[in-house]
Amino acid sequence: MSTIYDVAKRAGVSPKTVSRFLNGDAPVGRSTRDKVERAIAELGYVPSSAARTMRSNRSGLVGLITGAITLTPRRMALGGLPDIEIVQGILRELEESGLTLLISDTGGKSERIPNLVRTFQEHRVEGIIFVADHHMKVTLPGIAGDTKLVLANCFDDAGSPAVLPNDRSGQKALTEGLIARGHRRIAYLTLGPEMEATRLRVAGYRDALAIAGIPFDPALVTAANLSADDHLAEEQLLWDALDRVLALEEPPTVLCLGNDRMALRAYGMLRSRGLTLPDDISVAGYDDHTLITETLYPKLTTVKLPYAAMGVRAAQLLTSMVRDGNAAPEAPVLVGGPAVWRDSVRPGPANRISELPMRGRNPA
Amino acid sequence: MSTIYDVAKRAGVSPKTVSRFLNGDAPVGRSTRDKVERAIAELGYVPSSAARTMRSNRSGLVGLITGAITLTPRRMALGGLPDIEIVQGILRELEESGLTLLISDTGGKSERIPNLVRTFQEHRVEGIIFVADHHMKVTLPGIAGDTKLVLANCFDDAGSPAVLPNDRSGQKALTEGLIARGHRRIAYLTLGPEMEATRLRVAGYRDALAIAGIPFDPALVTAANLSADDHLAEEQLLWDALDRVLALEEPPTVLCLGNDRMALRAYGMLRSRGLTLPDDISVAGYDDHTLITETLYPKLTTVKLPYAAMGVRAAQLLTSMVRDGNAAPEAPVLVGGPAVWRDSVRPGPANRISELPMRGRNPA
DNA sequence: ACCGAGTATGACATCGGTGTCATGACATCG
DNA sequence: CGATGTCATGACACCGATGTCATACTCGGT
Repeated sequence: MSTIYDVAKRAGVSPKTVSRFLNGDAPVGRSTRDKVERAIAELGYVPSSAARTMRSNRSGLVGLITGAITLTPRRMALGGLPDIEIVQGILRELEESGLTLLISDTGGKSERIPNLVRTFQEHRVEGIIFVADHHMKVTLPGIAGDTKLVLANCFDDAGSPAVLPNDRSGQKALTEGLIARGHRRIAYLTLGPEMEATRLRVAGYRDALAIAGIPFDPALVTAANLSADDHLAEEQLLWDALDRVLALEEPPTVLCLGNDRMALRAYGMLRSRGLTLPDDISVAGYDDHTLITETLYPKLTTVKLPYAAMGVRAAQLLTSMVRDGNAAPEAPVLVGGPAVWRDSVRPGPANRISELPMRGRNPA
Repeated sequence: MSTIYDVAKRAGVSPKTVSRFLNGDAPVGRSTRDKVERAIAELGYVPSSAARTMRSNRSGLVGLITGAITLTPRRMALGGLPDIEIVQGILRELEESGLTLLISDTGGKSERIPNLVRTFQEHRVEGIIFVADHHMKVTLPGIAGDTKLVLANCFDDAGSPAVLPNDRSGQKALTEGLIARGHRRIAYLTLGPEMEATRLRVAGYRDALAIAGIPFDPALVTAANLSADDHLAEEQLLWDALDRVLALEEPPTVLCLGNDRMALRAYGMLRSRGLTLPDDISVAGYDDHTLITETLYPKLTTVKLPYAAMGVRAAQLLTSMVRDGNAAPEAPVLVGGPAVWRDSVRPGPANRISELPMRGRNPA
């Protein structure tokens, strides 16, 4: 492989002049420029990033840690592809920035992270992005305090710059839309209570109620999902939660679910009770996993999680930190996603389930 | 960031001795070893891969070109995730090899490839793996002849080392299994005729017939899919093909489809004709896209495409080329996948459709 | 004709490792 | 006992860029 010296010799100039031509950091005469250009083309010269890195302390590399690649097929069956979409956003954004991405996949084993970070450090990455597969708190060991780090879809205790979905505003927007469509008894069957998203979305739900002057009824809000991968238990939990809210003296006219997959299950359960969607009861999900939302009948109203946008924002954040030396923002960057209104929510004043005949009841 | 000189000074030895300790390329005395070890730990020293690369001409990097990351969500809806599974296999295999992966995503735009390759060359990758999303022929521009290159799921005119699915043996195994289960009239509705896989699988189909002494009937084999993304046209094509083979004087007792998605469609079409699976007619797919094969009723018999294994083999091939300087194999490495027998194929002597009453007929 | 500013270029050291060669201290062997 | 070999270590140059500083040339102003 030819070097800058070969090019210089062939063009009859000094290596430094070739360097100037390549980097444009000082003016180069027209005729010199042409000679150098020709020499480079003839030799097929490609500069060595290693040598450049050594002298200038800038590797042009950014590290990415994710489990997206190995975990995607498994999660696909569960519905939703959060992290791979975030990675896509990052790729898109970094493409034009001149930075090259070093991708490491954890394979879901977080104990591998220190090794991955170590490898990144050997390659002198200028920054690291960590992508989580759901909104969560993380602790990243082995990352030096001065390493530029951006967290996507997660946050840590150290206050590292983070890009997060705006769960609060998402559920708020959804709830406000439901209220605007005439609903006042809005049940919310949430994800597991330990999840960050649950806390924030319940807050958003309450925000919307408060604005509309609707009193908050704790009986309408209940956790109905597990984070564990236990389908049967999840199903029972959801059935039970559904049972309880529907049996309330003043039952809900709409059911919000923690994600689209729960909504998918709820469709079946509601139908087994003889209820027609959305005439007897409305349903809304979360995530906008289109494989579910567009396929179900009626099509599912949901909230879009802006994963790709989060990836883009995370990459922008890191780029501005490493390229322009900007400071990290104090507060997490929140990226909101809109509610997507489809057919599973009945517009106009809602029916009251308690006024309907029960056309069948399926014991758990 | 501390250097090998800092470590040497602190340990009271020469930099070269530290280097020897790190690389184990010459014996180091026990007490010296301890001193160096301590100095490294105290300073948190991490060697610079750039400096090492420059001197030793070994970057420890391998480039991967794929469209898997950006294209995955789109393709997921179509069923099947070939390239991301290949990438997984590569990741797994490379993990232990000490090589670091530089991943570039084409975003489906092959005109970007020269740029990606150029970036790889700047980083002095020791080899490049190219992953295609289906078995196809490719032409990779801008890769120097001496660059070590492995193609996964594709091949080129230059005879670059390639890892390919053994489509011929796959369809042969399936067909043999069908024959063993009593079928003799085996229809094969293939993927687009321009696809490499189609040619090979038809050959495998004929291999199996020949071995069993069953004459090949061209009327039973017909292309019934498009590579274009036109669902409606695909559906009509399949309907038409199905119509023709079922109307044969001696109709098939089993239908092989070019992929699982076609099989999924065929289920619906056969049922709309009043046929019961697998009693009236058996069906087999290809790919083993479990989201389809395990979900359908009856569960779909198919051929597994060993994507992860192909990734592993491709990575092994490249590793042996860059690490041990082994020559590339002359012929492509073929990786076979087994037929997976589920409930959509009726064992034992098959019914003859022509003897069944037609319980309904749905015009295209 | 002289000077300062700007333009175009080169010499040289340097980044942080490793390859090569030399050297001193012992152990082994005939 | 000297020759030979192995072990443990250091001195030094070098990989291929770029930062710093110096230099030579051009040009417009006075």
